[in-house]
Amino acid sequence: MESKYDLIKQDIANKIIHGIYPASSYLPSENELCDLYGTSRETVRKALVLLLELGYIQKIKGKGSIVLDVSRFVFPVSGIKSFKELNQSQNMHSTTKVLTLEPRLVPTKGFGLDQNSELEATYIERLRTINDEPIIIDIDYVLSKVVNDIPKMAAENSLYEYFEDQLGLDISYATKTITVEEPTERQRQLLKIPPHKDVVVIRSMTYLNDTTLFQFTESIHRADKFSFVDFARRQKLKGH
Amino acid sequence: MESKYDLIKQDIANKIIHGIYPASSYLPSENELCDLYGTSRETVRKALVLLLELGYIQKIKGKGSIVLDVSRFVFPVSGIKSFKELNQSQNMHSTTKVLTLEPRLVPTKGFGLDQNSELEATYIERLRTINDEPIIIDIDYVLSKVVNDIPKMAAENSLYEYFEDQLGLDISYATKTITVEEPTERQRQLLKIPPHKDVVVIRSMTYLNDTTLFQFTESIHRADKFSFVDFARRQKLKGH
DNA sequence: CAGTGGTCTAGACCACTTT
DNA sequence: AAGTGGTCTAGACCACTGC
Repeated sequence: MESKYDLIKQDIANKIIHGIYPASSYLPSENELCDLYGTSRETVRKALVLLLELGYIQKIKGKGSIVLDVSRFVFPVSGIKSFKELNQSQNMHSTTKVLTLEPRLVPTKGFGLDQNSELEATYIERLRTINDEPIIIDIDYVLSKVVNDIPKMAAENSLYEYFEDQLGLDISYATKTITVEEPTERQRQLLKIPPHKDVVVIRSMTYLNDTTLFQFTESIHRADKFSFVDFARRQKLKGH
Repeated sequence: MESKYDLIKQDIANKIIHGIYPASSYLPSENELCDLYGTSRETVRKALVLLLELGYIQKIKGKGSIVLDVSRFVFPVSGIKSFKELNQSQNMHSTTKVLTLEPRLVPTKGFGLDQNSELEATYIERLRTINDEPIIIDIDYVLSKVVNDIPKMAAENSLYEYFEDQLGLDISYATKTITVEEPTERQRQLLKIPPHKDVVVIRSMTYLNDTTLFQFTESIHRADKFSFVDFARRQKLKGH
């Protein structure tokens, strides 16, 4: 995490965020950045590719790298982010209430598991509020094979912080699906859903760096409060 | 688009899709791939990074590159994809009916435009059906500054195909938001939405390679038919 | 024409995993 | 110790942009 290109990425990103490189202006050329950071061009280019993927810049051949207007992405639910991280990037008064924390088997259905194998896990149900309004119910199944003890404190604060900083787990990637569904009666009450209204459900399976399946998550959002913001690059697809 | 690393990426991706490199197995090592394709290691590595981002493989230091189970991603709405491309990856009977195609100004509200400037555009409204069921209404505002004539044929077939292949436009990136909203009466009728039911709205702004804003899109989905599938990698964020 | 980004090379050293 | 991926270098040639 302390590679040169990562530091260069951070430095340029900060300069963009703080307006030192304003939107619509050009970054210094790659050769100038080489001099600036005292590195080779490929290293600078690795940093720029990361900024490109994050939507910070656009590279134009023969011209340079243009700074994009990053202020649009005020509420990114893209990528894997924890509730706590989301709140820190915003400035909102939020609370987390742990409703349940107990051992349970992962339900084979619902997550599209083909196996009959019963997966032992810790079941965590949490209610999230923002500005005193209930917004999200988060349901986690954390596989006991990977983590067998979760203190209530960790669930109240941030599971990801506990897993990464305390346990040193290397959370790497996840698959997610977003659908709109009818809430259960319990969900309707907890989130104060009006009659006939649906909820947005984000189901995800999270994996560690070594491809170990690690947790199942169901995140149930009030539909009227739900917003998903994304930056996407076009992939020209070829062949098969 | 015919760079060595892109060809290597395609070749490996195809081998993964066709099971020549099965899920959970290791790819040949980077040095072996160098010999196989007759390139330097950095070139092979560029190809592998692309596969990593697409969720085809996972790299593990000291061990190798593992093939992930890519069969999960059967319905990716992630990235920028056209309806036609989506259908081709699936095998579904789909139709597109052009309801409206006429010059219009882009509505300043709705897309969060701060300007008072009135943007001239071509307005296109299309109804998408899958297996004879109405599923999506696509509304496009294509800026006249970039494209000033759109034949009805192009709208019936694929706008992206027309823009990219016929006009040679370089569509590069987009910002998207997903929300759940009450449909208009017209939308309710077209999509046959039951009373009290909402729709999913995907709004996007699409840009060309040179950062020119190019089109606004509103994609209105029947909530009960909506599904968004995504692969996401965790970003460890630092500093500010 | 000079400057820009895009691709590619051949090598180097490191950290990590396995035997 | 040998093999793996992770980082980095110093150079090369190309295609595109602008003047």
